[in-house]
Amino acid sequence: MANDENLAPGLNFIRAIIEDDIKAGKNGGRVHTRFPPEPNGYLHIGHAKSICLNFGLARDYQGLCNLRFDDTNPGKEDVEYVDSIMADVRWLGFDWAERLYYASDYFDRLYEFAEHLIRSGKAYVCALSAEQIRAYRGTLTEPGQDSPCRERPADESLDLFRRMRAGEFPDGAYVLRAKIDMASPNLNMRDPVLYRIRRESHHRTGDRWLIYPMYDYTHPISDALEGITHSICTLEFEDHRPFYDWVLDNLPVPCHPQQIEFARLNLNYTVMSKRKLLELVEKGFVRGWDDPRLLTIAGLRRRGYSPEAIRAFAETVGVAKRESMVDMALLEHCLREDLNRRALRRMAVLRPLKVVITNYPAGRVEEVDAENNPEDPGAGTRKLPFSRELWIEQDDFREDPPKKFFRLSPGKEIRLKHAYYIRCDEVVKDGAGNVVELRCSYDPESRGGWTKDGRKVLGTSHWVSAAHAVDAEVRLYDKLLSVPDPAAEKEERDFKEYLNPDSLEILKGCKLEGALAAAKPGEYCQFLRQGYFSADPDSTPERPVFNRSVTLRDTWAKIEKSGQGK
RNA sequence: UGGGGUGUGGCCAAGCGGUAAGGCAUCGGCCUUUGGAGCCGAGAUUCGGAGGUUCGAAUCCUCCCGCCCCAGCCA
Repeated sequence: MANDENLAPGLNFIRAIIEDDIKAGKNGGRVHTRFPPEPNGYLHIGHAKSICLNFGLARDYQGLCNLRFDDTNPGKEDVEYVDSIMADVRWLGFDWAERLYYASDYFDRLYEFAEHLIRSGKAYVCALSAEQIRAYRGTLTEPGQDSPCRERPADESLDLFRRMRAGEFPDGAYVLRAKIDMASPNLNMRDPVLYRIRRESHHRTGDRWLIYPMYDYTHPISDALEGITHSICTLEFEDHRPFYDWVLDNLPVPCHPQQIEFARLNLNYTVMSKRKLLELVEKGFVRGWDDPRLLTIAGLRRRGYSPEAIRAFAETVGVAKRESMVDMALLEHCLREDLNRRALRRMAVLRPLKVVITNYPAGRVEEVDAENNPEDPGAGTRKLPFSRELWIEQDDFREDPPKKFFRLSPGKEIRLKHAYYIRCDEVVKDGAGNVVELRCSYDPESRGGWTKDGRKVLGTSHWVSAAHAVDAEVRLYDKLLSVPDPAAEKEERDFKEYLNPDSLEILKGCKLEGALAAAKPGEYCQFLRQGYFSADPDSTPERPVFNRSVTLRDTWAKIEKSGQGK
């Protein structure tokens, strides 16, 4: 694994708890965590934070981390999701070895424990309907009322429970409930439901079960059976902790893990909830779960994010209990920081403008040396063909240059990276007045980008030899939403109304240097002066397709935007 | 008007009674064959507010205020 674990994680509050536990000899000094997704959707950057936290803790304290699927609600869950989740966790760089578990693996034991609870008078079968249970539960400020079934004798509950399992009753006829306290100020303690009847086929157990355990009942037991020491979950489960402890205190389980809650990750200009993600995918607002505009792990991967960058991000945002909204700029920074070190530099002209070097012989081709990565001399160099006709970026020429514009304009000289100085002598326009070609002259003495007289040039542009260029499609992405936080807008509107209409821009006829045609997904490169790009899975050598993962920082764009460049 | 949490610069986040780390972003400057990268520097007299304890408080106490979560047979 890369060395991002040297990032000095610092002591977040969870690490502090763990170190105290180790010092106190709790759990025999053992650290055992788990990542427990429900297989009902694709993983996103928020899950990545949890994955990095749980697996990172195990790594740093010589412990273990399990992968466990919390699959207690058939119908919502599917193998498609378990497969994608495993692939994503692996891609992120984590390994659960042989410790792959499913809550559904515990259905038999969960059932035995339920009978135990009934026998010890801690649970009863309730005949109230879902609506009645809600009514009996009371409200936030008023206590609930006992169910008429609450005092049902244990043997009667046991009999009913067995018949629930045997399929004697229709869905919803009965439910198994814990007997705790209907007047508890914590609603989760007002005789929560343990089991419900559900005639639904399960993706792993098929039709073997007709009753399914609830998350709140299943989770503590699963944790205990796996010997988990620290059960880390998100803030909304804080109120569930008393019940988590109640279950473990009332059952003969091997150990009593500690539940610890942290704040989930929020990022601006995007959506993270499964519901919204699913809606965007199903209604076709994006191309699928792996659409590069989505912060799903699959989307980030396709966008060209590296696992190293995502891990560094998870480390950098920290772990705390306060709800926060992290700036997307931090995620982008983490990608740039990783890729700057290792991405090979390549030349690619996205919006081409023809340049003809009038004093360069037609038909002549020479090769110039180009470094592959100035940050890493070990990356070596490559040869680039230079000829009379070239492509440069349209943005690199201005007929009427504003102040502080360092690039090419009539009569001005710039350097073509790694090649020669060129001067713009003439601007060729079409009938509509559009600039279609630049006639330039080059300084033969400036080969490599230096001149003997030492004269300086303000700008350096990337370029591609027209005769040698490879045509490609390049997809540019921008923020998914046009506002940082839809929930913070004055008027409450559906989040889809805040979708950024320009989140995807497809460029065709981009001109790439030859080496790029063979690029494969998962390889990272920098298009010089533009950003980091990665081949899309749609890409073929005959028809290359690239995704822009993130732009480079752009000082000129800032100057222009601030109005200084006028 | 129940319960559980949480409030430190624009965004994150350390700090746990001894006089406000760090990162991102921003703004200057240097450097530069990427207006990239790198380097240097700037910014909270102040920690939601008000009182109190103390030689000393972001840290302890009291009261107040804001924000988040909870009334699924979802997880």
